[in-house]
Amino acid sequence: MASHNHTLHHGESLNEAARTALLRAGEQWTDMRSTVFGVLSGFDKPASAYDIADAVSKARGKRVAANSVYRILDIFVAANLARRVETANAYIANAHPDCLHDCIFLVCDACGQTTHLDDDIVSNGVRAAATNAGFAPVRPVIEVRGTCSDCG
Amino acid sequence: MASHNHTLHHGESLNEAARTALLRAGEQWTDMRSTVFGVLSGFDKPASAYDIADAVSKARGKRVAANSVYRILDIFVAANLARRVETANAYIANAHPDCLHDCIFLVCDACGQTTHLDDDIVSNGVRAAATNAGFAPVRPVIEVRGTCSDCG
DNA sequence: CGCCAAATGAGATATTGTAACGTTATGAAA
DNA sequence: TTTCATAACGTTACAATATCTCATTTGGCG
Repeated sequence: MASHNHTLHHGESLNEAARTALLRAGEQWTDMRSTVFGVLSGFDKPASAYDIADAVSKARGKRVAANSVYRILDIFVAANLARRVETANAYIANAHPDCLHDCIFLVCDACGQTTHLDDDIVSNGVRAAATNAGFAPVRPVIEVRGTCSDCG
Repeated sequence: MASHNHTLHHGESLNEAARTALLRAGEQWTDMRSTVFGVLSGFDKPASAYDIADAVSKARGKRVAANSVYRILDIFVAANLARRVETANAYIANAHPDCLHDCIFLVCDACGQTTHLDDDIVSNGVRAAATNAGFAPVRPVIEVRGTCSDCG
């Protein structure tokens, strides 16, 4: 369980990593999906499905409905290419789609900036607490609302 | 930090405890609020604001808009009489409004039953992880989606 | 090519959440 | 008790988020 490498991708490298991960999940890597992923990873904070739809529409020069975006986001989340930030009704690209964690999001109430923590000690503690209560955990959601260092 | 008593209220006792807690928070305990709290604590799983509005409407024999319910729920949450379950867009009554915890919700994907855990070790771990990252935690949200023992 | 399945387009609709503003109830002071 | 200021609530409209259905297009494959 100890250490392992997080390969942090960015730009072209990230797009390529996402493509590979999605194909490995048995899904197709289409133009539409590539655009959605590119747009998503371009945001500097979690983006709503509608924000993404707007940006994708611009990028393609043609109206893309929220509908289509939701479908693709669902696939991305299932394949670990993206995460949903529950307390923000928004999505964020995953910079290392290759390793699976129960992650922790720190969401700034002031500026919206969201940072992603991986802390297996903490997340395992959450899972253990659930298990101890006779509950079978599938998807822990751990988010912290508060103030980031820039806004503090 | 060690042990302390959770006084678990129910029925009339719970309503009275809620009233006391709300008054202590400097808010009024009106008929409307009493009805909302009664209805909310009558649900056996988290209820959406619209579910609550419907139930309150029936209870009062007059249409009550979601709007009004949201206002009251906000006050309840602020005063710790109720909690919002983020992953369910729903609310649940707090059976011991007198003690403040970062709590953990276990939400069953099959039946919706939600159980409430208090585990200060775990929640403090989440807060500590945030603090270590230079983030000032205000409201940790810890929820676990999965399967409860009845549905397992 | 022709077929099937997956992906996307399009529009409607459901659900959740706020805003704005008028009316009513409450409680404190005169 | 009357008056007044304020908080609570009612009402309507609307914004934001999410899902459903069905038509059309695309991509893989024999």
